[in-house]
Parts: sequence; structure tokens; C-alpha cells
Amino acid sequence: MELTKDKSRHHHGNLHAALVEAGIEILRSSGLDALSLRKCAALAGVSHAAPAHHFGNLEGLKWAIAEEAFARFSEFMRTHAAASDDTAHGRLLGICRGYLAFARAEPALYEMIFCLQRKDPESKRDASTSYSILRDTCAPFVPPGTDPVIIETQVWSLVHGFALLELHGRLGDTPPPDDAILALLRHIGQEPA
Amino acid sequence: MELTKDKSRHHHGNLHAALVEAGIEILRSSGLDALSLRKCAALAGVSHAAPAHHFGNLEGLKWAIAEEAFARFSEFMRTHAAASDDTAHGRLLGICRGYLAFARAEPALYEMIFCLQRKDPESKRDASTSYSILRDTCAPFVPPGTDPVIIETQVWSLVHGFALLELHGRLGDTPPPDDAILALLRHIGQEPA
DNA sequence: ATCGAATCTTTACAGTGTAAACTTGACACC
DNA sequence: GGTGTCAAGTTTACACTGTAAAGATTCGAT
Repeated sequence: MELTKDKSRHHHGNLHAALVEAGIEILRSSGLDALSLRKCAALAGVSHAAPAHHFGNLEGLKWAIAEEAFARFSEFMRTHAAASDDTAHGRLLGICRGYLAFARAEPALYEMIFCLQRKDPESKRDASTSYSILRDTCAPFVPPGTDPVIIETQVWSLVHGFALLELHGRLGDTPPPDDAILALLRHIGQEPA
Repeated sequence: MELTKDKSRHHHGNLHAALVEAGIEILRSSGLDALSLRKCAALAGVSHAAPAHHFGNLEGLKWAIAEEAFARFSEFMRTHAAASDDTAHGRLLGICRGYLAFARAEPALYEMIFCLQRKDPESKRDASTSYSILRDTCAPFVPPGTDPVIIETQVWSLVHGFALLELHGRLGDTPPPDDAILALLRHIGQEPA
């Protein structure tokens, strides 16, 4: 317990980051259900009501954790894309494999960032850098005259659905291999608008 | 409050069903986070510890609710399939539209039944009748020599991912229309195994 | 040096799941 | 009829949660 705290000082100095890191630690070791304001506070060596001053409520903390998690998620996709063929299809498969790899490497983080209910419709779809990666990678497949969002949503839906079904145990003990599912993307952008 | 209970009798007579119905009522009116053993018990007019004798714990109650919800879900898909063209593609589009319609009509029910973590890998993929519908509808598109599970998982993943992304507000305030996303299914079963 | 504001603690309360012991009622059996 | 057994609910209790309110501490600008 007690990641970073000099009990003598009243002010922590960097509590925001410490609480986020504590939250990620708890998510990793004990899963999403175990995440609580009080446990994060304890792990950061701080009183149980301290997080409220930084994040307001539990959902605020979750969004703060999600911000950090999204950064790691984007990095995951980028490195996997770099490890694939340097073609449009190769890059598309690469980010999809990175997406699935992250979901398996950090299931609790993945579930948290994507199952959080977004309240503000203001925060546009393309605000995050992870969505920019998706958009850029999908761009070569968008037929002229069709909304790019359609292609992007098709890809995202397929991969997201597959990740969650597997994560929640709906695909049995031997899910189909990734590339068999992703093979559907060979035909992306070929349908009439 | 108090759906069905004759306070005089000690034995309820049909508490199992009453608690499930209470749970569905709470899910509809207040969402997944509001579901609790104690609220279900109160709504059924029974002491707060009574549900434990029927379901063990909260997850047990959720699975019991899910069983009922799955029945309604299957019915939803069946009626939507009947309203579509009587071709293989028509039926496939039909059950997908039914899937999405259910997710929007009963968001809390939908999220509950599909975000419940399945513990036992024993409960096979095709145990439920809703999966049978999927399997039967996908059968005409399975190329000879390929595992039907691949086609089924492709369809399910696409629709499931789309439903959840929309439900969680990740597609902004104007998501793409259903048929634009489902257009990807025109090419189902056409990729090499 | 002082005052204000930010930061953290303490205290308090309602709601939650869950375990244990107890009470009530139904039902078979002699 | 009396009785024992057992399932179904109730009561009580406890640990844990989020969250609000008020107090204590420290930083920083003036």
C-alpha cells in the first residue's frame, strides 16, 4: 500500500496523478468492480475524502483514469500498426490487432474507458487522438461521395464488438482467431453508399 | 411500490418471479446502476435479505433477470426478421435490425445481459435460443470448409459493437444509420478462410 | 507578515451486499 | 391429532461504499 506520500506534509503535491496511478494499479490487480474512491485514496496514502476535491465524484475519477488509459491505448495501436505491412490494408489490420491486443493486455482498463457513459455530446467523436488514428487509417478506404464516418464506424464496431464479446466470455473457451474475424475488412469500402 | 405481496402470509408463493419482474421494472425506470437486491426486495414487498435465498447474491439475481430478458430479446429479433424480405440476406438484415431495436428499446436490459461476465465456459455459445437464431440465419452464408462460428462471430461482433458504441455515446449525437453499417454484411462469407 | 484560497482531514450519514441466527409456515409421517 | 423436518422470510449485524459539510493545514501572492 501507500504508493507515494510523505505523511508529514499536509499537501501531497501531485495527488491528481497519484490517484490516477493508484486507480490504474487497482484496475490491473483487482478489476473494474474493485475500483473505489476510498481504495484509491488509501493506496495514495491520503484520506478517503481527498479524491472528491480533485475529481468531484467517482465518475470524475474514472474519466481522469480514462484520459491516461487512452494515451496508452493509442500508443498500443500505433506500435502494432508499425509492425504490420506498410500498405493501407496492412495498417488497418495493424491498428485492429493493436486494439484487440490492448483489450486483452489491459481488460479492466479497456472496459472502463469504453463502457463509461459519455454525458456531453459536445466531446466530438474525433476529439481523441485514438480516433484520429482510426480516421487516418480508414481514409484510403472511403469511396468518393460517402461519409467517412460510416467506414470508421464499421471498422470500430466490428473490432469493439469482438473484443467485448470475448472479454465477457460469450465466445466460449476457444474464440475464433483475430484474423478470421478481421478478414471481413477485406471488403471495407466496397459496398454502395 | 409493492408489486405483489400479501403482507399477512409469510410465504410469498412466487417470490422468484416477483423479484425478477421487480428487477426489470427498476432497470427500465432507473437504469443498470440503480439495480440492487434491496430495491428489488422492497418492490416485491419482502425483506431485504429475502433475495439471497433465491439467487445467492446480486450476480445470481442478474443472471435470473437475464434469462427472462433473453426470451424477450429473442422474440424481438424474430418479429423483426419476419418483417424483412424473405431471402437469406433479408433475414440476416432483419435479425440485425431487431438486435439494434432491442438495444435501443431496452438499453438497461441489453447492457445487463451482455455485460454480465460469464464465469462458466461450460455454458456453450449455442446454448441460448437467441444464438440459435443467429446461427440459423448465418448458415446460408457459410462457405464450404469454413467454421460457421467465424461468420456468426463476424455478424454478432459488428452489430454488438455498433449497439454498444451508440449506447455509450461514442458515436456523437448523430450516429450513422443502421443500414449504412449493416451494408458491410453484403460481403459476408465472401472472404477466403 | 498577513490574508485568502487551495488542499487535505475529520466527521457524519445513507445506501449497499452479505452472513448468521431466528421465526414462521407447509407438509409428510406415524 | 401431534410432531419433526425443512424450505421460505425476517431480523440483526457488519463492513464497505459514495458523498456532503465543516474544520485544519499549507501555499502563495500581496
